Amino acid sequence: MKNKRVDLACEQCTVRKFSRFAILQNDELNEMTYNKTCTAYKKGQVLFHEGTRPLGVFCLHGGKVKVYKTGYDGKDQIIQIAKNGDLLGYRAMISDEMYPVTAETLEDTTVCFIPKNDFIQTLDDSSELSRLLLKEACKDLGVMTESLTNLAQKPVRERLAVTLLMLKDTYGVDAVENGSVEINLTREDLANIVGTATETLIRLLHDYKEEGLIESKGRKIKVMDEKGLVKVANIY
Amino acid sequence: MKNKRVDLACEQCTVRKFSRFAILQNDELNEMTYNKTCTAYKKGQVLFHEGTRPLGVFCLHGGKVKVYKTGYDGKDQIIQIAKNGDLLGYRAMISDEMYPVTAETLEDTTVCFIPKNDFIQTLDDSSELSRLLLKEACKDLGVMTESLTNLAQKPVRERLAVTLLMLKDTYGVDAVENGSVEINLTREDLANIVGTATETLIRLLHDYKEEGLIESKGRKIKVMDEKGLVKVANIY
DNA sequence: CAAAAAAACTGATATATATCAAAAAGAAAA
DNA sequence: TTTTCTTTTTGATATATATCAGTTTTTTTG
Repeated sequence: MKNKRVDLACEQCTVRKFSRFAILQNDELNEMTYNKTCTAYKKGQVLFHEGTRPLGVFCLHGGKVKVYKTGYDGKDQIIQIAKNGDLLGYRAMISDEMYPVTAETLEDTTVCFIPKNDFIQTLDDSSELSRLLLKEACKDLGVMTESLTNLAQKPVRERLAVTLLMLKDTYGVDAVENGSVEINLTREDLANIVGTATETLIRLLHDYKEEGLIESKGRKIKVMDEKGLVKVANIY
Repeated sequence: MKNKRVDLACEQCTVRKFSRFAILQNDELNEMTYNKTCTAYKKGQVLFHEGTRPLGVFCLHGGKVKVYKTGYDGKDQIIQIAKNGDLLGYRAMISDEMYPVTAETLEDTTVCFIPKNDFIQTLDDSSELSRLLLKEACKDLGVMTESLTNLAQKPVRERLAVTLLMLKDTYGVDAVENGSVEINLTREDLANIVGTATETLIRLLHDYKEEGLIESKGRKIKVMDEKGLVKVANIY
């Protein structure tokens, strides 16, 4: 499969203001992106593979990407759903390790690639960028702490509610109707976020439906009773 | 309960070379630690509480500290066992949030406290320190990714093996006999690392014993058959 | 469009693990 | 030392969830 090259100028990039590069000066940005390449990925393609060495960072321009780790029995655990403006693949680069996760597009996605050296150079030059990344990493560590605790303590039924609320919060904005979560997530993907078996997830969605908490048609899930879901999630 | 003040000079601190402050110049170190206070904590005391605002960072000088998050049903999930030379409580400070976790001593521990402003000042001045912390945060995110996946996918029996191997690797060094893990962890604590019920953990330890994988007396657990444990852990 | 493949769903069954309850052992305190 | 409290252990039971197997539906592809 050959991917189309695309021409995207950072200067007039529409997602830049949402991205971590919003804080960069124009000259810093130009320097960093001098060698960048932008590529149109089709759905289901892999940006980088778990266990491989980072060669650069990926900046998403439209489309969604699932970031997951594969367990020893071949089951995937989804760690993050990355979206518009998100930067991927820089952490392993900074910590100088192999990628601990795989990144795969959930839909057709345009992705800019910045080679390692250019990114590192900019990071070295811009204490603002490195400070921002440090801050974000610390924040994410807090978030992961919570995920870990939920996973260890909450039953699946509660975790699914947490997940749906999170998805609605994070991705509900660009959904057609308000309150609906429409990402190209298969039931299996959803199960791999929650950390459960696909069949269990399907049954629980069915239950939620019967209880009037959600409605669903195909992959579109609409939250009908947010308060009820919060109650099921057993948070606060 | 009143804690004793202790006088510890960073310049001749024996754990400094293991700590993140090893990279600081002497003048930077002096500046940062000018207002530091060192305190002798007794076992079971809390350094900081989940949900409170960070006021400074804690540097451990001997002793072990458990870092945990409390779930909504009151059960704790232990995220980390901090030891000699470890720095605690800086992440929430950097991300400008409340503490997502509680830190509590597992044994009598001497702890140096550096007020927020001094630490932040040093961080701003030392790009080396901030780079180091960024690198560590990125590394820890990778580690947490793995923990999360294990928690979601591995059965308790495997997770316990993983935990024992990890404890042996990380804390086995300062144990009296080789290969033995001796930290002041109650069975409940151990269960709260693995993410299971105390009774289940006790039964599994019993099984391991019968299988000749470990020996235990009181809180001292000795790994007898590391290869066997690795097999049970189902890694690699 | 038809054919093939993937995903979604339903049902039956097994089991790992949690929960509850109570006894025994050990540690701390008076 | 005796008492009290905490921790550890054992047993019985319940149940949430995984697993397996098969069908239906949807999506993809040639």
